[in-house]
Amino acid sequence: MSTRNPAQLMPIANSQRTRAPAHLPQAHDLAGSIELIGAPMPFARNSEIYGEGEAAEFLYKVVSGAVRTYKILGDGRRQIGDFYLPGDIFGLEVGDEHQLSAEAIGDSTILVIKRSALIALATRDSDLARQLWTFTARAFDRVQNHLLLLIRSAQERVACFLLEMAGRLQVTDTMELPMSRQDIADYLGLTIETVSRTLTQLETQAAIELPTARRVVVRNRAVLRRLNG
Amino acid sequence: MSTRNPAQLMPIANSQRTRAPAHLPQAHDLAGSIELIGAPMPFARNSEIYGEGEAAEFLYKVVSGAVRTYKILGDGRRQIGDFYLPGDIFGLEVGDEHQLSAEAIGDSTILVIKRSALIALATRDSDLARQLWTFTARAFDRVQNHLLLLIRSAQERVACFLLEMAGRLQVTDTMELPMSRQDIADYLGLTIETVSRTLTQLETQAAIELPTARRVVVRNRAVLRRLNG
DNA sequence: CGGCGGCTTGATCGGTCTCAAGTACGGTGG
DNA sequence: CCACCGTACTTGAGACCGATCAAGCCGCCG
Repeated sequence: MSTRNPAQLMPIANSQRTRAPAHLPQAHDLAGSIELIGAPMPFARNSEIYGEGEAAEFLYKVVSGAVRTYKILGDGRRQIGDFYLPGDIFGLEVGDEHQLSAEAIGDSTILVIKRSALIALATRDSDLARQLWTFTARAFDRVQNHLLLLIRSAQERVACFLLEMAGRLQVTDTMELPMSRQDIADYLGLTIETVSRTLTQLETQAAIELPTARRVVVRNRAVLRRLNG
Repeated sequence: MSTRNPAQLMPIANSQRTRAPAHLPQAHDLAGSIELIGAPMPFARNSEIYGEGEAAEFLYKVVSGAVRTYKILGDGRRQIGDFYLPGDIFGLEVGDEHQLSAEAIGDSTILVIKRSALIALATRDSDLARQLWTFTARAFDRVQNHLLLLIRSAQERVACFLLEMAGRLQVTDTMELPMSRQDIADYLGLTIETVSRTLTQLETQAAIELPTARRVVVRNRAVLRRLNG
């Protein structure tokens, strides 16, 4: 209920063909193959797309909206694995089971593709096989960078997160974050309070502005970048 | 612990002295191909095997000794990506550059394999192609588990590390750790002092014994396991 | 206008880091 | 075999950062 429509300010550009930026979760040619055999499906805010341990029958491409993948830990905490924005592909497993769960963050449209078709194709098409491999390798690089984030200070984590989101949303300065503070916290391994405080600090340092809670204006990239490694 | 046995579904060709357990970084059939075309090389303690950013001309299989991969961060800290024990394969990149550096922890013998040969072979052999993909996927799962470790308490991290090493060294109770406290600290995102103190605590709690600094006797697995999620 | 969910802010607590000694161990040379 | 050394490890005291607990605020919608 009461969702502000989270997708509206995103530079969606593409309803059809991959016009997405060349950021990591994207495998360009793969995306091409996918659009040929995928079917678009609507998912409501916070609805599950798949669950951890379920058979990985499909893979997915975000058309509009945004998606989070996550695990629930033994103590009840949630760790977000990644966020996916329009153009991004997710849910491709090498094994038979999904390793994480996936949910729509806001109301979203997702292209759903049968995995078996793609895998079968890959045994005949060595080029496609290589693309699948490359896709997994990119996911690997992403999770490795994510890991490197978790050993840094709260300011560094948040600054890095903002820069990454700015890059992926391909904005010059102003962006509308699709995810809540809690989502950001669970991605960065912090509490919601620490994320909130840190954003306030960054605003105080004139690195960013926060006209609304979800809208972020990047004022001084150098300050943010200084917090990277 | 995370390990489902990764090798069992694969047709195994490998007759050689792979005495290693079937833990994650290992791809058995891949290993078979490798032993055919690889050449053993000695590396002295703390010597570099390859550096971050270098051309990924080779991949490697540990024959004896142990290896660490790592990155040096902007502030000078070191994050260890993974440890590799006899039987483990490492250094296989999808792209052209190594993403991390690799060093021998102690004096080691490493099998060195030309990557180009393997890649070329994979374009003709869809089975090998799938094995390469599977190998990368396992590395992905490993780094994801590593990431989940970093959001937990020091005790949980150390306990989990010990259980994993015990599994990989296939010991029932007593093991000799190949790596220093500093290595463990840099793997777990802790300081050397915290690792040391935590081991002492675990000993006090009768979960382990430390006859020497590097030798660990697992006394009470339940206590260690309780610290997992 | 009232209520609710998401966000911010404040005060305190606790775990890990930092800085600083102290100790055990393995290797080397006498 | 022992004395010595350097390296690796342990232990202690105090500081600091982020978590926790607890209000309060804002925007949105009925």
